[in-house]
Amino acid sequence: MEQVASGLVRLTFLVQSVYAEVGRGCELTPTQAQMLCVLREGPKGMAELCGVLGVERSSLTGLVDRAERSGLVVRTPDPTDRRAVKVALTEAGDRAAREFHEQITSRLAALLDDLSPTEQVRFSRSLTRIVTAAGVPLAIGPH
Amino acid sequence: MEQVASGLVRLTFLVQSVYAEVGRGCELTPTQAQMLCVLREGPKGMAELCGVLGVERSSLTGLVDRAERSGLVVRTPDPTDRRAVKVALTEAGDRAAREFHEQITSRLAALLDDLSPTEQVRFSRSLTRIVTAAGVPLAIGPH
DNA sequence: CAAACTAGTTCGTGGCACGAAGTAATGCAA
DNA sequence: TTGCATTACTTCGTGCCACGAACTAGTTTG
Repeated sequence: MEQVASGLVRLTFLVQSVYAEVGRGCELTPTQAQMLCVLREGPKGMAELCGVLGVERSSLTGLVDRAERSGLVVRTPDPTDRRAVKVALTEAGDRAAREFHEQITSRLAALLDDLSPTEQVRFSRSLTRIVTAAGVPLAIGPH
Repeated sequence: MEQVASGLVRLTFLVQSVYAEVGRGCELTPTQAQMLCVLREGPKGMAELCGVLGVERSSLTGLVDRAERSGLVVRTPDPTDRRAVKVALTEAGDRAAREFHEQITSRLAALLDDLSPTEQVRFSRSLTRIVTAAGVPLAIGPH
């Protein structure tokens, strides 16, 4: 139990540091990277984005502000609801998201290099089981 | 590859959220909790602590300041080097660290509940392999 | 139509991180 | 021993991120 917990915490630090490092390479903060990855699915309203990112509305405003200032996203008015906005990737944002996604995917997969192919598959499967059982949203979406 | 990366990121979010939640219950920020756990091994100098926590000195100063203000740690002068200080847990800090450690250990171990005993062992072993291969420090130390 | 609700923003606060620059003690070398 | 580089830590300025409370404006509902 002790073992597992320690391993999980250490793995988390490891993943976080890789995440941050790849982010820096793409000129993205970790939170920005996460947001851009989510937005690759398509434009989202602020509230919707809050849900996926697990963040309060007031936090998201600043997040989007900064990303917008950096030219990564744009706020467009929602034609069906004049209160609402849709946040969408710009060309540059899409490029950054694509690059980040590609790199993070390969860097993280490389962490399993020391495992045998069988172990890799088993590990990956267990991973999926654990996170789906706990109901964690995707965040680094496929595609 | 895609699968693995996504799983790792999601697991990381999951662990982080459990970590934060348990921390809140002990009135600790995640960073504080991490520091306290490290200090359970014994008093440490600032520089040494930086190394383990992976943080710059200037960041650590504030971290220790806040923890000291909360009565969790104390700075004591190092008798052998008048420039240096040792950061040590107070009674309250030790209590908090112990409580946090106990809870995080069981909460994280519980994440594997959906796996069969065999899978749990395999997963745990792979976990250890991955983090040791990557040279991640302990952070949530045994004992 | 008024009241209740929803979408987002603003504001104030605080934690955390960084790098650059500063202070003070130490150690080494001439 | 004197003097200079090194080390240990702090301070300062900046920026990101998070939160809750309070606000504006538009939408829905009774």
